[in-house]
Amino acid sequence: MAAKTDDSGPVLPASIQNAWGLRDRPPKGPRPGLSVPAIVDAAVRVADADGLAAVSMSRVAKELGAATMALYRYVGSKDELLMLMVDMGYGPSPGPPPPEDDWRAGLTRWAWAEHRALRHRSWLLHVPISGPPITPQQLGWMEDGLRCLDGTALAEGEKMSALLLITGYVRNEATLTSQIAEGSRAAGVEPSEMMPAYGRLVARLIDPARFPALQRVLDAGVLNQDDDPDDEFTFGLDRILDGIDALIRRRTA
Amino acid sequence: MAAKTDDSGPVLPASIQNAWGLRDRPPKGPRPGLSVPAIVDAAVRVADADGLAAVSMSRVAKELGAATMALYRYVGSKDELLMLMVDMGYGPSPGPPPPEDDWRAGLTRWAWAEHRALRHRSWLLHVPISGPPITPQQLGWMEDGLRCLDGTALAEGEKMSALLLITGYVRNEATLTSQIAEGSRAAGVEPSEMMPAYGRLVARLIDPARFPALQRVLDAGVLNQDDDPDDEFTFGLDRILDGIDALIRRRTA
DNA sequence: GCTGTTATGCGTAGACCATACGCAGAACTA
DNA sequence: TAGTTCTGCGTATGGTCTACGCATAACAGC
Repeated sequence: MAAKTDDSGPVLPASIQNAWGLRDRPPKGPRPGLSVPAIVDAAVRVADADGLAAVSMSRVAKELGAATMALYRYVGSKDELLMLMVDMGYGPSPGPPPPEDDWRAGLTRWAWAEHRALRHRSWLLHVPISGPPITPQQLGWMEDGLRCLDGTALAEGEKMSALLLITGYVRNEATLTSQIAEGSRAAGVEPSEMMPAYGRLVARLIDPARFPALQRVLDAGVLNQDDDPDDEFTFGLDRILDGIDALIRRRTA
Repeated sequence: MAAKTDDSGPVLPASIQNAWGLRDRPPKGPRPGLSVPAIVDAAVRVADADGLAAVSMSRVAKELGAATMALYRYVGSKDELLMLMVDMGYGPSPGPPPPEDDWRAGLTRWAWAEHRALRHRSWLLHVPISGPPITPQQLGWMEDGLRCLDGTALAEGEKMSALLLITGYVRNEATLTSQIAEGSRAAGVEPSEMMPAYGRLVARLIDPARFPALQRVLDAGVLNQDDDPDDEFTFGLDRILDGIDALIRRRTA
């Protein structure tokens, strides 16, 4: 059984150490024909083109003109590759908030940056995340988020919790809208027709006596109007920021 | 190409119609030896025992003493089975809020009910959800949530958004804590040692000059203390409810 | 320049997986 | 009794990840 920890904590997979610039190539042996960044890049290209499900080791290898098993000299497993894909897929963090922004403007900007990243690469949502972030860019995002809360009266732990609240929300909202998009593509329906169709389906299924509140929602036509998904996003984000605002005021007073 | 929609909206998979009590068994042909509920039950049993990854068609069939392909007479695909597993896995909805509860108490109770369901069956978090809920119990949960907001001044659409906000949060929080649990089991580390180990790892990786805010969090020992995860849950939930509260006040005033 | 060491590329093969298809036989209707 | 229709399921296809081992390339030291 391989050790997963040592004296100084969990052992990092070699390819992740590589991403942090640790580990230098040993001088002996033939020169590598591939590289971890090239592999991750190819994998991201496949995911961009055909979705995460199309990312198999053999497909990525084909993309690089290499044999399937060659990849395993660079990444320890497919899961490792996925982790690195996420790191590259999010892209560089949005940077520290501009000095004129207060915490709320800064976090809004930060949330929108993640929102954009997830909208641009919806396959990121399908990667099963398997632990807290340990890759360079991921931690960069976290750093930039924390900086937005720098001047506030929150405790450090509360800052983390607030950030988790926001990323969680962003991911969640992105998941829902991307499901609508994927569902409409799969069913061959206009995206704008997706929610109304869902509404009709539910209306056909439920008994109004057993589901009165749901029936009222349907009657109100909530699912019929296709409002700007960005408005929906803004709504939820503002609720959460209001909640954080309430806490900050309490801590300040 | 099979039709995914008809005049009255998206076509429901047969097994889901079955779950709604539509469709009666045709009188001809041999009597079925299995049933959809029995299959779903077996699949849930497998997931409970060995996790979602262990749920394969052949494993479920073995659980029932049937042949793999026999299952396909009852469910159209593995995805359909997963959808039904989710419906059964969540269990019955918590019921309408007691009359003495205001909206906040009601939603708190509702959120905790989902929290408990997800904690009890963490494999629910690993099921890739592929669209809005259409199964009976899932819609039951939605109904009960909506009823909590019955007396408030929110528009119907706002009620839905608020609910989405909360379930999203609950799922998210459950995902994070279950990752810690699974990670600690995989690494053979005490769960309480997981976050401190993560903290040490991050501390070793980051350059304090580039990640000052993150460094401050580490220095504050945020990851070292293992506080009750329920407190963490309560914190985020209260933030969100505060945000909803602010909206309700605005709509009421 | 030769030898030993070490790394790479990758072919083979094993152990799974979902599921399309088709056939034998059971249970009903007429 | 004949026809119809549905069930159970064996077989087969094409996909997945990845363990293992071999040939070879590139260096270090002698």
